[in-house]
Amino acid sequence: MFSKTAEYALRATIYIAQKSSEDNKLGIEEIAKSIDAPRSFTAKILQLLTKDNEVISSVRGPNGGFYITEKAKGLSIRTILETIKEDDVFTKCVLGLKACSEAQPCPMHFQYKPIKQQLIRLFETKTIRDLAKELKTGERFLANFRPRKKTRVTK
Amino acid sequence: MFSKTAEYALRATIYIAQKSSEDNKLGIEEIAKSIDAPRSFTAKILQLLTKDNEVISSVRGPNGGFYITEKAKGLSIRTILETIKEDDVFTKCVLGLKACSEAQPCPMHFQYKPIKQQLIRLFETKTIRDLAKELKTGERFLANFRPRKKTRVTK
DNA sequence: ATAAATAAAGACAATTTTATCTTTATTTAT
DNA sequence: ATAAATAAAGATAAAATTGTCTTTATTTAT
Ligand code: FES
Ligand code: FES
Repeated sequence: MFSKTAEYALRATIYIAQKSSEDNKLGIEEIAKSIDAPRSFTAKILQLLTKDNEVISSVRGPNGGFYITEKAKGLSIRTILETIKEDDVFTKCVLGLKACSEAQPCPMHFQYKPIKQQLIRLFETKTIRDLAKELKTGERFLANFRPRKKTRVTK
Repeated sequence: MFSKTAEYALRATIYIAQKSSEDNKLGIEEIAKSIDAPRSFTAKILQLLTKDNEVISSVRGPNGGFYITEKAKGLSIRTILETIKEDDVFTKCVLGLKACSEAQPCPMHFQYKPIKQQLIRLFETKTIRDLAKELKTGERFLANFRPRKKTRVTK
């Protein structure tokens, strides 16, 4: 569905939203590890999202790092995707026609359309804050669980 | 949503299903042109689908070409996607976790799940024949329409 | 002022996807 | 049998995506 860039962007944003605040900024090291993504690549992606501090905010120097404002937490998932130019799902045809339109529909169009609308609705209505809250329940994951060989039993 | 490979595979298959028969086989040239895809790349993709004549059938030599049997027209879109190993949409997590599972759901999982199920249902129930029929109505497209500069008006 | 900590920027590299070109094998018609 | 037409196979190349490394700029603490 999404590129690696988009996946890391979403996971990182949700992680930052859940864990950070203006006076508890997170370093790239911690973020990348927590979402199980390559460090430098994640840094590059965050650079896109920190442009003008629009989605994610950052400051350099000691005690610097990434955080996200309460205001930005109200942004939709769609906003994140658009910021990183991953908006295919909103515009493209499922069979790859340049545009998805009723004027020149592909053979799947009318069956796909209602599903696409739900996807759009989902990404438009869900905010960063919503997803961070889900994560906070502790029963949601942003990285692959590494199962232990055995359950450690202490005597 | 899908790779170029998948898009071309689907468009080509639908085109072949609508236009060909066992005694009216189609050449790669015509197919590629009709679906607006690169010729040699399309040929490569058709090689995947003609493996064992499972989805698409082919014969070489004069009057050779590609066609699809009535039986194969009953195959689902999912079968095409699986044949070319494009089955992410059926298995992967929307945020990129290795697996989409209730055991370790991502923060979008429970919202995305019902939509995903509709996608799966769509690709599983729609057959090649269904889509070929849609195309036959003449009001569906497999290539981008090239608009004319002006509407030609004959006196 | 200086040093240290941090993200930003930029250059580079590896991998995957997309695309093309050439050669080979198969089939048909003559 | 031969030639022609076609897809299959294989080699290569271009482009895009993913990933890494090095240098620079900024901020803070001393
Ligand atoms: S035209 Fe293909 S999905 Fe709308
Ligand atoms: S776990 Fe992410 S969509 Fe199911």
